[in-house]
Amino acid sequence: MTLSEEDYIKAIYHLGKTGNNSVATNAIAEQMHTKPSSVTDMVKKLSEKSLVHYKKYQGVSLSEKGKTVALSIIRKHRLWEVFLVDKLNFSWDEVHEVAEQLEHIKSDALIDKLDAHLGYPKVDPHGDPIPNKDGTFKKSIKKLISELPVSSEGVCVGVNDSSVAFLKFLDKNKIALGDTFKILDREEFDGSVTLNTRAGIIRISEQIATNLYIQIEDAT
Amino acid sequence: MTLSEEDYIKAIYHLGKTGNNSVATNAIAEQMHTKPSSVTDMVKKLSEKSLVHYKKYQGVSLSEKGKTVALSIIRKHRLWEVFLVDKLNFSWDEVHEVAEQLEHIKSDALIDKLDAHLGYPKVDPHGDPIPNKDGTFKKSIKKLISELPVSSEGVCVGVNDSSVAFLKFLDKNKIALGDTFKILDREEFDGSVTLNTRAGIIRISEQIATNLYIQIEDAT
DNA sequence: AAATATATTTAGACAAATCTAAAAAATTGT
DNA sequence: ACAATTTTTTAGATTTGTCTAAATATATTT
Repeated sequence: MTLSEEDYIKAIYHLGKTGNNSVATNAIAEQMHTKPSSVTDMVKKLSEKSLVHYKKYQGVSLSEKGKTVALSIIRKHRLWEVFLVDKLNFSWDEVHEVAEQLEHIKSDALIDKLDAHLGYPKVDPHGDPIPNKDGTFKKSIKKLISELPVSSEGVCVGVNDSSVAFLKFLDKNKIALGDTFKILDREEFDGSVTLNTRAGIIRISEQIATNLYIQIEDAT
Repeated sequence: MTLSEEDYIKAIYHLGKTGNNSVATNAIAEQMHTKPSSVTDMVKKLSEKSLVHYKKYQGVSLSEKGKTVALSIIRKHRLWEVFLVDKLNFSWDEVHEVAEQLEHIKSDALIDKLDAHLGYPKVDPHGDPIPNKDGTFKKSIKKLISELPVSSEGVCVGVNDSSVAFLKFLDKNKIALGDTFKILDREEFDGSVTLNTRAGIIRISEQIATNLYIQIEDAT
């Protein structure tokens, strides 16, 4: 597999919501910052290799083989992210670009040993689940605060909006990755939420609640 | 810099004995497993980028800029080798191939943090020195046993011949990477050497002595 | 020093991955 | 339903890194 092929497989996986839905040519082009015509070319190639199902004008979806490849790349990406944060002290928002490169390193032994070295983590620093070697994994055990019922509890693992303004807001309100939150109350009227945080009890607007992910205990 | 360019720079560095000598087209082709004509093409490209000095039919040598690039790649390669051996428990003879891939990862922050994580090592698992960030390093603090005078002492850090037969010989004689040796005596007659090893006092033939590297105390 | 051998370069071709511009199919609006 | 719009594909060109075959320069032999 070439680097480029791997990137396309990964894009199709993510756009197709964990690899199940069919994906449009234009959507892939946008995600990959290329032109639709380039996507058509590559998709034909992937189809010949039986990595995707493809019929002209009908969109693309991953084959079982393609899904396996995608999960293996995602596994590598997320394990490397854990390494970068846990071992090298990168912060959660700095690791993506480097992990994009590291995920293409080819060595099964390397990934096995890295996994062991990290203590077989189940989630990456953003709260996204790490697929097992065999491609199985728990789906989406991270949720937006706005999606969760009152009395839910979990660790803050990520943001939707990574603008400077938003990150400053978090800083000011002493909200940081790794903090444990409990949802104490939600106002019907405006969707604002009361949280128990490290810094005490705070209230956040619905807009904030739709931008903060927490990883909840279990979602088997 | 592309991956391929980096590989050529590295090859020219190694063939030119730490980047100082001029290197023949054919030598590069052999090292890189390509054809001489491909080398000519690439060398022209590197010359346009001022990474090498090149005149037709006169061989290639690295420019200062090229040497800097080469040292940066070698630094990355050797730091990753230390990581693989010290942290992931690879053995010294398994790491080269993976390090060949990892050395191309582009991120200064990554290498700085990796260096710190490893405790700023000075040599890789084969006893080869790790260049500093600024490109300075101690040259060749590893030597063949056959090159060293009687009473030299050091840690065994590598082999020249990695054939199965040789490795089995080492195993049988309880010689392993990391062992400390002292050269007790050398026979003028046949060049054989008497060593004090972990397992006691042993004698090795000149042939063995020309295939075993030890890292000596200091060679500033 | 001429003949032979070797090393290097040039010329032209190819595969991979991309692009632009134009054509064709699918979708949408009225 | 059919015209307009959007999406997708095709056709042909470009760049990078490689190759083969032929030409040219350098080195070696006698």
